[in-house]
Order: sequence, then structure tokens, then C-alpha cells
Amino acid sequence: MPNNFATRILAWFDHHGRHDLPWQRDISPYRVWVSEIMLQQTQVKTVIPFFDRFMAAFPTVDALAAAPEDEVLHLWTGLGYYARARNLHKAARQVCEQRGGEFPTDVEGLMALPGIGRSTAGAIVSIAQGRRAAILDGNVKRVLARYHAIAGWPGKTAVHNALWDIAEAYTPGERCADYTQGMMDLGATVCTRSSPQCQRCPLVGDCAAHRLGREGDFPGKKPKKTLPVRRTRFLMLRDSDGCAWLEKRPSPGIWGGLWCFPEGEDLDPERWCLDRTGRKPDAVETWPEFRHTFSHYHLEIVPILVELDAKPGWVMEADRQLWYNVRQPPQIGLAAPVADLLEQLARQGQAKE
DNA sequence: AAAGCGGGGCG
DNA sequence: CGCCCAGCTTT
Repeated sequence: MPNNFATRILAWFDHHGRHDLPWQRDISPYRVWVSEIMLQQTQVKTVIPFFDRFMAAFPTVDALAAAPEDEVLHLWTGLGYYARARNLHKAARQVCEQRGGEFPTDVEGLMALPGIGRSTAGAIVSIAQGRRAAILDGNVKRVLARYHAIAGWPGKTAVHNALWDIAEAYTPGERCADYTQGMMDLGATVCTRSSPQCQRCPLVGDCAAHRLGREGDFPGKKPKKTLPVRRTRFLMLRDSDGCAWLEKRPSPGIWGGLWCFPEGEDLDPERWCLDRTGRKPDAVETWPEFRHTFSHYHLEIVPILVELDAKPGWVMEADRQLWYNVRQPPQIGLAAPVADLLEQLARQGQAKE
């Protein structure tokens, strides 16, 4: 017999939960896994088109495992947190090579795969495999922190552990998949970060935060700190064919595995061009600086367009350097500001024609 | 423009 | 444990 808490969540889910999300069709561990990885740090509305494109390209874990990493990152371009894509790809290869394409069926086995932690493992076990397992994503954290008025920022180990204990206690053995989906839906649509719709909440009668009139105080805020600012130059070398020079970033690291312009704070475009091509640039144009913000610093980027009237004949390292043809874009992963600048270069090229 | 979101890896 | 990893939405 489910506990009272779970009973209310389930009854609410039946009438008000989301039942038509793309990953709720043709449920499988693979589809739930991909959706859960994409949903880390990213909202449902943003994920849906990426999920659909990803599934069309890689319908099975075998298809994903067989794909080149560049293609996986290409389909992740714009979604962010690219380590998620690299881990997804690595895990797919592990599942295929070491387990014949079968996913582990328990939380511990799933957590051994790169990119899968306790919560994501719980989601796969409960939603895809229909067995009892707890999750604790941002939505569930918010619901539980408010319901029990748990003080403190969940990033602190003590708060985190307390929330996990509660999550485990409420997770029912029956209809665990619906309960898990229901908790996520409740957090996403009713128990929202700002302006929660408490009158529509099945837990309103017992919610400690609501009773105190302090919904906004839970969960506790992350201590804020001012982000440092770093500066860099992007050297956009363009040849006579309109192709741009890109280099693959080392992995791990910022934008690991993605393709980017040569970049550096002290990079001298004239010097760089002369050193690499043996000739001076035919035109140099400094574009307006813009800011790109990471989780831990701001990056002020100055793009510098360096034009060559010829096609340089130097030898490339094919694995990590390429000429990007804006008219026939290769299937590779691009850092968001790089994708943006390439698009501007393409538009500029069109205007000239 | 600034704040908030948020899970997993790693040292 | 604290820090490292983006990019989107909300305010």
C-alpha cells in the first residue's frame, strides 16, 4: 500500500501530470537515459527538439555507439554542457562493448556508467524499468525542501543527504514510474521556483513552507559570488574560398571536443598569420567585443577577422584542424559563440554575392 | 544586465 | 568537500 504522500502525488499525476512528452512514448532504458541526460540543467521545452533530432539520428544505443564523437557533439550544439554528450557517447560504447547493448537493471550498475549519478540512475530504474528507485532532481528537491521546510542550500552535503533520505522514504513500491514522473511534473508546473501555484498543489494542506508563508525561502539559496572576467581573442582566419580555420579543443577542458577559432588573450593576428602561412594577411578587421558567461567566469571575446586572398597550402592535422565551409557545414560540435560567429560570416558572405 | 537553474566528475 | 563544467529562461 503506497504511503499517503505518494497516493496524493499519484492521484494528482493521473489528472494533471504530463503524459505526452516525447520520451514517454516507446519507453525504453535508452530513451529515458538520453532524455534524463538532456534534462540535466535544461528545461523540457528546450530539450524536446534536441531529443527528437537525436533520436532520429541515433534510434538505438548501438547506433549511438557506432557514431563518431563529432556527430554526437554536432547534435548537442547549442544544448550546452558538452561533457554530457561525451559521457553519453562513452557510456553507449561501454554498454554495447561490455554488455551486448543491455543496460544494467539496478542503480549501482547504472551509476558505474559515465554521466549517470544516483538521481539519473533512479529515473531510469523507476521510469523505464518500473521498479522502486528514488530520484532527487531540482524539481523534487524544491518540492521536498518546501514540504518539510528544510533549511539550507542543497549543495551542502548535510542538506543534500537529508533530502535524499526523505526522497527515499516517500518513493512507493507500486506505480513508481508514475510517482517519479508526477514529482518532476509537480515541481515543474505547480511548485515552481517563483510564484508557486499552491492552490493547485495536492500537498498544500501539509506543506510546512506554505503554512509558514515562506515558500520563497526553500530550498535555500546558493551563496553567490562575483564571477571573474577573463579576456580572449578569437582569430577568424578566412581564405579566398570563404572557409574559416577551426581547431578541435582538447578534452577534457572548456568546450572539450568542440571546434573553435584559434584563441588566446595575447594572440597577435598579424604574427599568427605570418607564422602559419608565411604571408601577411590581406585584411584584418576587429569586430565588436561581446561577453560569453560560463558558470564560473565571464569571457570577454574580441573576434578578429583575418582575410587571405589565397588558399594557404599548409599541411593540416586532419584530426584536429579543418577549413569550415559555411556553405557545406561539416557535422561537428561547435561552441555556441563560435556557431554564432560562423553564422555571421556566412551572412556576410551571402551579402557580398 | 544579473540572477537562477543544477547534476556529475574530479582533485 | 569544494570547485569545475554552459547556456538558457526569468527577473
